[in-house]
Amino acid sequence: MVKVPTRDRLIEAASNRFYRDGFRNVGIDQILTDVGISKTAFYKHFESKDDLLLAALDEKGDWLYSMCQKVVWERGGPTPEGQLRSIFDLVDMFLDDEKFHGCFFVRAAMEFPLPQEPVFQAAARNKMTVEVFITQLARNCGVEQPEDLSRKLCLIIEGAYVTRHVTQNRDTKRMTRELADMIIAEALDSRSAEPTA
Amino acid sequence: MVKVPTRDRLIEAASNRFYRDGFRNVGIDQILTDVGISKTAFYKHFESKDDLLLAALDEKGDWLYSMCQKVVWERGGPTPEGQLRSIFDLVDMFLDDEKFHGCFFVRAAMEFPLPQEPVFQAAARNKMTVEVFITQLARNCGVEQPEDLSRKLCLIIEGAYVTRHVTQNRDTKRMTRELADMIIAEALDSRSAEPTA
DNA sequence: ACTTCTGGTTGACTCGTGGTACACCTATGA
DNA sequence: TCATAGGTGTACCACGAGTCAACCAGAAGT
Repeated sequence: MVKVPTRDRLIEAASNRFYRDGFRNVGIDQILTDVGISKTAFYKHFESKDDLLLAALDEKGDWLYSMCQKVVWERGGPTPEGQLRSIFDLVDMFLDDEKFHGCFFVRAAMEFPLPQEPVFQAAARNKMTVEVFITQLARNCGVEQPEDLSRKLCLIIEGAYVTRHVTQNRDTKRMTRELADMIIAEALDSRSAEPTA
Repeated sequence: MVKVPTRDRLIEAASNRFYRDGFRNVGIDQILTDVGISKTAFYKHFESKDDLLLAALDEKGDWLYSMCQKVVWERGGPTPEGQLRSIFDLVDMFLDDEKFHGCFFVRAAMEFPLPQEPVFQAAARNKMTVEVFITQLARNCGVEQPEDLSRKLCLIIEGAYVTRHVTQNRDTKRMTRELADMIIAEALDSRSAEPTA
């Protein structure tokens, strides 16, 4: 029973509420009562509510990155293809979650839609980290254009998250998997077809 | 020089500002000065700011639907395949627009993320209208599962919008077209391969 | 000519929320 | 012993949504 720092508890509570209800729909007071501290105390940990969101985004970014590594390690198997495909085990898991409400980063970017906003940039940065990770997996497969494959897979993933969120359609999971398989298969095919064009 | 009703001018101004800056980042006063009326006058046209957003969403929904019909008519050509593909001419156009900031409906749904919210439902409804339209185009192509094809294409389109918005990547357009072509080709292939399985 | 409806005006007001200022308390560790 | 980190409470400000009361001008109906 180690005592977890107040700052971390604030990030945790904020993460949950912001993700479920949306940043602008959550009052600071709600988070304060969740954690059980006063407003003055809060402002000794964070400069502003925006600052708290920034911290929550980066924290979720780190978590997501470690989840990606974990799933590749635990379910990717020995082949690069299997490792690339295993990312979609993680996507499946998200899409299946009852409490799924879309991608946290995209949600944040939508509430701060101007590219010069720090929140927008934090969201984009964290998305990019995942894209780079997937690019490396694609490269390991020896495909011709790993960046292109990675970006297409990320596009599918974004589309899946949005679709699942706004249509509430459970079938999104199957469609996403089919699309991913198709794209990966095509990339692997053109690899063997044109060796170092 | 017909005088356009104040209500319509409010919807127009709100549409622009809400889309560019986000609903919560726009004060009613900004819209009022855009249009040049007072606050009291505004509340004789709309019950609330939310109500104004609802009207703006439905207006954009009608506009989008008519744009879909127009592009199919003007650029779809004689074949059902060409008509289905022509939808992506419209998508290209959006992705090329300097002032593109993602899908208005998705943006709205992200700011009101709970499914019971009227704004969320309006966004979902307008998305669904497009999906149904594309399903009909797919059906005309004689593919086995037109709903499945339509949903996959919509998923790609959502993904493209989000990707273009958060990564600012101009290459999204090409990738989207490639993905769409691949999916459509696959659906058409399996049609000729298994005639009424 | 008089009334009524539509769409508009001004100004003062409430209420919720982000954020600040000030004074004070308590435990810990150099 | 003294500073610092983390905490309390209360009062306060600014801003944005939304309300209310009173008033006004033009078009239309009879």
